[in-house]
Amino acid sequence: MTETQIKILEAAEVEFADNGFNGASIRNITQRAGVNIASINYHFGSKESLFREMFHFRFDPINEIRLSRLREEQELRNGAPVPLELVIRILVAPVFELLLSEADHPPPRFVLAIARCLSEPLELFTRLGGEVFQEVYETFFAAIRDALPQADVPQVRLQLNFAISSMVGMLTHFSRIEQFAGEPLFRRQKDEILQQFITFITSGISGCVAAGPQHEER
Amino acid sequence: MTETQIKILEAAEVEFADNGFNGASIRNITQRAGVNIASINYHFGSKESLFREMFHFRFDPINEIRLSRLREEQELRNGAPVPLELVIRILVAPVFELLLSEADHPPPRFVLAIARCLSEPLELFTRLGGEVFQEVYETFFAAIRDALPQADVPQVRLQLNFAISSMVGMLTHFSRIEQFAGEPLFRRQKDEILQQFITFITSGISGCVAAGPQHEER
DNA sequence: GGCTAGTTTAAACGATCGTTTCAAACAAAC
DNA sequence: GTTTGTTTGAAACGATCGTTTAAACTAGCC
Repeated sequence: MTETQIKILEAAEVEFADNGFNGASIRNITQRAGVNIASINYHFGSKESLFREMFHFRFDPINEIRLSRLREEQELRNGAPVPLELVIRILVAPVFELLLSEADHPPPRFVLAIARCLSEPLELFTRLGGEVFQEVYETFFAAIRDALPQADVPQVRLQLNFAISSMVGMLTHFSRIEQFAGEPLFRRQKDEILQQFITFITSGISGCVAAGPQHEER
Repeated sequence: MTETQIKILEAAEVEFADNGFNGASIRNITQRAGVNIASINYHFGSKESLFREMFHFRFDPINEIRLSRLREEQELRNGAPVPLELVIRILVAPVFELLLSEADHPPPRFVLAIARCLSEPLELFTRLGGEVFQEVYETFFAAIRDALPQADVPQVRLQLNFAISSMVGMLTHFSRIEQFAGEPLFRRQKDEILQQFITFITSGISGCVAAGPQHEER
């Protein structure tokens, strides 16, 4: 990884986070990075490939942390299910911790960049999401199912879908919705917001399971 | 509202839903609507104004339904708080019912269009969101606070933020995350998904409140 | 030094974007 | 039937997009 490539990747994160994928321009990225406009196509092939590279470069490590932390907890318990709240924490925390970093160094933008761009309905992101998140999705689906033996399987699928949607929605919209409040919510203790969100998701899922599968009783 | 304007609005919904705001092009919209390319600037002024028009045209009625339903329930109770789950239902249902319409007529695309475009970090959408949703935000914030007298105020703000983020995230990402599952989740009874999501949000909020404000005990 | 492989540069490519122009076509009112 | 104001049509505007080209530069190695 050359110095130029790193400068491009860093500039790309900011540009994608600020403007989305379609809104980001090669010229802005290269200008911000202080490199020639042709560098992106020379080093990465295309705008799409640049994004793909950034995506993998940043999220593959995060997903490995999630998978290995979950595996640790599972081995610690010798097959007994990991409690739901802990599963959710392992899924959510690695991403949110990056966003809620301390005031003295600004949060990395790539989480924002990726959450934003994933909202754009390009076919690229459907493929990329599969490449990067499929394994995490299936592993955590199994873990949640194990943690909730009384829930039926399609219901767990639905709950996981709620949880992931909420997570991406949070990353994308928190700061904007925050403005409705008139007062900053993000200034609160970072651990507190994270804990609240984990409680929110955990309670949401277990509340649904307690209410039972709706398709039988209605 | 002339016939041309309506044709443009309908075509715009599809185009914005499929491609996002930046990805949508005036030429595609006018071609789809079967009108001249200059019509949009003649009738609406600009691409931004067209979107603004569509936004208000579609969401103002939805928000009025939300506000009037909530007011009904409040008057029915003579000042006693409306239960949390009902507040959430009134907030969520008017939007989701539109998405989960029956198979014989396809769901209106504008909900998707707006959810998608709101994810794009253009300053336009910050302003538009304020114009359209501020009143709903404050009214439902007050209703949730009334329903949860034991919760402290900043915590309720946070919970509402979670709820709204989850809602927009659901609209934007459900179909894509659904693909991870390998089986369609949206085919389930529409009432069931809606009910599950309402339960999810309601349980999430009340679970957080039961756990108490985190900033005091840590 | 000369050669090579890798990298950077400035300029241009074709395509598409949102918007504007202005004359022709139209409608309704007198 | 003429006039007046509104709506369309085809064409063009300037700008910007992602990408490509070919020449210039920069090591490292014989």
